[in-house]
Amino acid sequence: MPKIVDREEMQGRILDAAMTCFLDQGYHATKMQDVARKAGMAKGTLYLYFQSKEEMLLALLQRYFDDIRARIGMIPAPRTLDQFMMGLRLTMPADRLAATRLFFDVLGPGFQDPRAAEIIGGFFAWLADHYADQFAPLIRAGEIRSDLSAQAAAQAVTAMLDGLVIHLAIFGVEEDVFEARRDATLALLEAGLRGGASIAG
Amino acid sequence: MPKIVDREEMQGRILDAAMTCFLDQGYHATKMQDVARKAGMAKGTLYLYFQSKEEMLLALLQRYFDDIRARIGMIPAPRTLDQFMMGLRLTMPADRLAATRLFFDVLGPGFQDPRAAEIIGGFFAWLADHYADQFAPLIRAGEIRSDLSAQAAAQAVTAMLDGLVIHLAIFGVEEDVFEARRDATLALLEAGLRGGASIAG
DNA sequence: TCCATTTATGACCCGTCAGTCATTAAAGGG
DNA sequence: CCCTTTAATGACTGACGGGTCATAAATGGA
Repeated sequence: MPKIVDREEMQGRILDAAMTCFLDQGYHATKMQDVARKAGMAKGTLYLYFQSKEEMLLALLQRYFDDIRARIGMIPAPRTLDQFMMGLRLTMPADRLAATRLFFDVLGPGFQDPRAAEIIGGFFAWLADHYADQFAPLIRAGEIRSDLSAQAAAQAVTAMLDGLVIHLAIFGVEEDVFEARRDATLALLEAGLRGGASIAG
Repeated sequence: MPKIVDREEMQGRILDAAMTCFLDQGYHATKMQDVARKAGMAKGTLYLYFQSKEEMLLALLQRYFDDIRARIGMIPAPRTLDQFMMGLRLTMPADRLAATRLFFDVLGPGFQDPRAAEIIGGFFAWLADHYADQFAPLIRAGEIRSDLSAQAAAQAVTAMLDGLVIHLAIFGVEEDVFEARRDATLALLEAGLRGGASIAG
């Protein structure tokens, strides 16, 4: 008898608007009023779908990382170091810059919700494990230096590359600069992973 | 005849207190009241020495980076890649973690004072140039792969290592974990810089 | 000691913004 | 068309914190 709306769709629309605002101005600087305007509704309406600004952020983070995880999971396992490096490049698209600026707004000292840290930290732990799984066969195949521990190398690669993105995001570089720096770094990294392998092999 | 105080010394004391608070809670979460209490004075007194919270932060950043720059400048120019890597390690002490957390609180989207960005960005530009100056002779000496551009490699190293610190800072790792990850990353990096050079040379 | 001058204080002011709630609008069954 | 139930609205509230300023304290020379 009464008015019925699709809750999930509304939540999705709100999260879309919130993502736009957060990417643009950061989490702290975004007012609930901004999100409401972007979503084309009144501020009070937001609170029908999310208990608070913080809950909204957590839902956003969850959705964002679930999405990336799914996309990375679809990249086929690399058989060569070259293929691995190509996969890395795919997981570092230039539009990651803006999203990254959001995360350190959220993970900075001024905002420590352990649930946010868990979502983001959990993703990177998963990513390091994912890379370690790919390294092991590459080491056996002689594509990667055999003196490396798959686990340690994967952690280093994960931290370094995420860090690269953060560093460049902080200074607001343009996307073409980002791509140039990313590729230079990946080249250096590739040489470090390969080591004497290509010569010895 | 009247009461006289040493302005510079007072400013220094206030900056010390502010640094402690900012490192501990971040810039945004720190109240001027907190800084005042830590410095052992009333809130109003702070405003006799700094026009605003933001001016205080800028003075803090300037002092901090001038200090690091001076310390890095004192490290003698490396004659071998090993020496260079040792120098890198010195410029990444574990206590950099806390300071780094502060910078992304400050450089996050919620706070964009171009002067802050200039101080921090200027430091990293200087650092990349500094490393490039050290790379050039190392490349000529065959310590580093000759197919690398000193400039590009220095930029990659700077971004990657700063990024590593940020990444680890974000997730609040302990200092011993930090040192282990840092050393694993430096080893990978060293292999990438050396490349086939040690074999070819 | 007294006074002029600088320094210190903290209650107060005021703008901001997350979150609330009384009121209004929309939906759809009877 | 009416009425009940759910959804939407936006003016309002209350907490918070940066910055101010009237007042008080300290200093040191006369």
